[in-house]
Amino acid sequence: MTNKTLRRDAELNRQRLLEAAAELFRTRGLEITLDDVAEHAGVGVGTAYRRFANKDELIDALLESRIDAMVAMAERGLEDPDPWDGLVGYIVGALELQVRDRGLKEVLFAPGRGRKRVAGAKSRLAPVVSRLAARAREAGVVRQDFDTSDIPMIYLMLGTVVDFSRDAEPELYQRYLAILLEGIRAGGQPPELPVPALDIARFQEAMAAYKSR
Amino acid sequence: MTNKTLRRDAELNRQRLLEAAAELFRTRGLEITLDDVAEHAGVGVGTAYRRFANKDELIDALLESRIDAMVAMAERGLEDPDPWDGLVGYIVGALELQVRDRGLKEVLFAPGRGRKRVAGAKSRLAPVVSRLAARAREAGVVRQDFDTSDIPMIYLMLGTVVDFSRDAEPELYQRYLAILLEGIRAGGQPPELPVPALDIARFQEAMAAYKSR
DNA sequence: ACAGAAGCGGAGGTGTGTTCTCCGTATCTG
DNA sequence: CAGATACGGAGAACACACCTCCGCTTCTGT
Repeated sequence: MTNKTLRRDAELNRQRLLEAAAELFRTRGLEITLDDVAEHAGVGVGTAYRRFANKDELIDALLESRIDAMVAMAERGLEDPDPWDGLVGYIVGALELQVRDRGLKEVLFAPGRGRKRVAGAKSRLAPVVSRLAARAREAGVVRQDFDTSDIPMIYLMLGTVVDFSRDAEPELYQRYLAILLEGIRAGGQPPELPVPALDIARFQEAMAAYKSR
Repeated sequence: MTNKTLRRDAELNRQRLLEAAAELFRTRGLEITLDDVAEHAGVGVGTAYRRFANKDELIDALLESRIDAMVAMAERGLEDPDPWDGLVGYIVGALELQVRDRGLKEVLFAPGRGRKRVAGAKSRLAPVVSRLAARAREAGVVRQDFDTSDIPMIYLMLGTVVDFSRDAEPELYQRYLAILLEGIRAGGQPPELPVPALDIARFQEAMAAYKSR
């Protein structure tokens, strides 16, 4: 254990770094550099590297709790008496977390990123989501061939929509979520779509912004 | 016009370069370098740069016809007496082209890439697809709020699935296409999904391969 | 079959971007 | 106040992509 308690100023800088990293992960995703974090925190790069050997340590320290927030949402979904509402509530809630936090979205699909804590949180998430999916299937509210892994695939698809339309219309993903949910549901009539499609001009705009990262 | 006819060996090398570029675009997408193309063609880099000032010239020379193949598919869809079959036929057909050709998939969503010929082909594609969508909507076979721009968005989402599952299960995208089509259709009962979902092991495998490009 | 034109190869220069170290200087702590 | 601790940030080390240059080879027409 390297816990000799830091000097007061050093501890302050450590907090500044953590806050800066949290904000940058949220807004710019995991592709930031430790140099970026240092600048954003208002400290020198040396200080950043002295405290955190690399980005994965930061990811591990900051993203475990974000994944656990997803676990909590899934558990709340399990408590919903209606299996459909429970499933959809989780999907929508977790999606919102991911929309507000690019880093969260990215760790979920980046097996290498993070360390033990992130890995632990992920392994806590999987079984709960699985139960949520199984319960919905057994209740007959989703198609019988619906599978647990369809849930991350939905995130994968909508994550792309979010990235694509971030500037043009950040809510656009809700339109495609509704379409996907409709495709997953057992029977029933399609409800109205919650967001209008992009018109040509805004589609172009989104496309231009998309590929320039 | 710089058309003084090349020396025989130079013309041969030009063909080799074009073939190499076509294959690399197909298998690795647009992110290849002219150096890669030269190596794959078995010529020196100098030769590659002498013939093609940059990648966009190659893209322009090679991808126009691929986009026109999509235009042809859309036109064939328009000729189908059933507006739903016509629309779906196009979506499936064009998707298959994109699955077999990463470069094609990528130009469609990369406004900067290519030059006049690619831009021209794209502007030929848009109105035909638009008519296909409008016809389906007017016939009442898709939801009334279905929009032309939903089609590229479907490609965007499924393109991600294709990239994700390229090694684990290249056909997986068909599963999610079926779900999306079901979400877009007016009324009706869901047909069986064409491809089973990924099990945990293969999902992990796909994820590992995904982020390492 | 030869001379001049055309073309070739690929080592290496330039530019950009990330990661990380080093050490002279500043700041804390007891 | 002395010693320990920490700071800043220039720049080294590396990794790529892009592109040029020029000594040598190969074609072409007469």
